[in-house]
Amino acid sequence: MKELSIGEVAREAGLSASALRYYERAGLLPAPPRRSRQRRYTEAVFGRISLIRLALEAGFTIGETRLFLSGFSEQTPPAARWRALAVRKLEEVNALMDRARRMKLLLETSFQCRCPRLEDCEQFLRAAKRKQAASAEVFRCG
Amino acid sequence: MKELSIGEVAREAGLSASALRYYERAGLLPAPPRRSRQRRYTEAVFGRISLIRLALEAGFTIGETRLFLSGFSEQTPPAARWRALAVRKLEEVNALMDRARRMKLLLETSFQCRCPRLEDCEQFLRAAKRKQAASAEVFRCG
DNA sequence: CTACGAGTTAAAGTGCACTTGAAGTCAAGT
DNA sequence: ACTTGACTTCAAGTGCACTTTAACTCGTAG
Repeated sequence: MKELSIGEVAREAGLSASALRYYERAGLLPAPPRRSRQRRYTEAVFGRISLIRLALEAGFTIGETRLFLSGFSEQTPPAARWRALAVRKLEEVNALMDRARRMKLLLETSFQCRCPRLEDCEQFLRAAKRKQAASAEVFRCG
Repeated sequence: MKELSIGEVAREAGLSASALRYYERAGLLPAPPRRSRQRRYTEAVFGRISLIRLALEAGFTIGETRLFLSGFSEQTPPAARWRALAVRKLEEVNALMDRARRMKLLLETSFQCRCPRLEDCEQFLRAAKRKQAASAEVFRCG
């Protein structure tokens, strides 16, 4: 199996070497074996990295992402904590989607709107104030 | 028309007084008239605040939000810059929605998944890798 | 042997969106 | 007169996710 240096992994994964070291210190990436002090990765690291990026880009903090990863790669000890996190996070993600939807609507209607002040635009405020629509969705356990 | 102190506005709008002062310094909120050095707001401020929150929560920076607001409350001088920002931001919002959708899928499938390591879960990776679906949407100009 | 490029560490720095702290002002209540 | 509480300013602090810097260790090429 091919061994990769941190630079190669960084280039291929599209992030910096310092970020990889940071993830390792933060407990998101396992510490790989060393060839004379230098990290040697296998291609398996890319799966892990996509997982990390996916979580971070969706708004997970580093700590939450660590918990998220540990919720699977270990047997089941932090499963309860992870489960609780997942429920909370799903709500947050729903809220995020809702905000994004409203913002999209906002940007689109703003191009049609000819009101002097956006705060007074009826059409716009109707769009903006439609809150908590998606957040009300029920989360189904197990 | 009723005059409101910064504390009342903060309480009603659900954010802190310091944040309101910060928004004012940052040029997001107009400096209100003072009654013996203290800010006196009218209820009109709430519309402005929702607008600011909406933009910030959707991922606008302070600077972008200022531009966003100025794109409407002024005649039309920064319209071109605002328009450019809006186009770019719409793409970002689409990407954000897409990430949120993937994350939601991730959280939901993770509850069904019984794989030892999530990186190896076929069902999950299929869900996670479905990228750029929403981002491809065409933005229609004015 | 020397120089180079890529890697290593720990510690300090960055940018954003606020928050907190210190020191002061002001109107109203006792 | 004095205290209380909400306000004021300015400067410094916070937390997050990294990045940058300084001083270093390697393996390889000339």
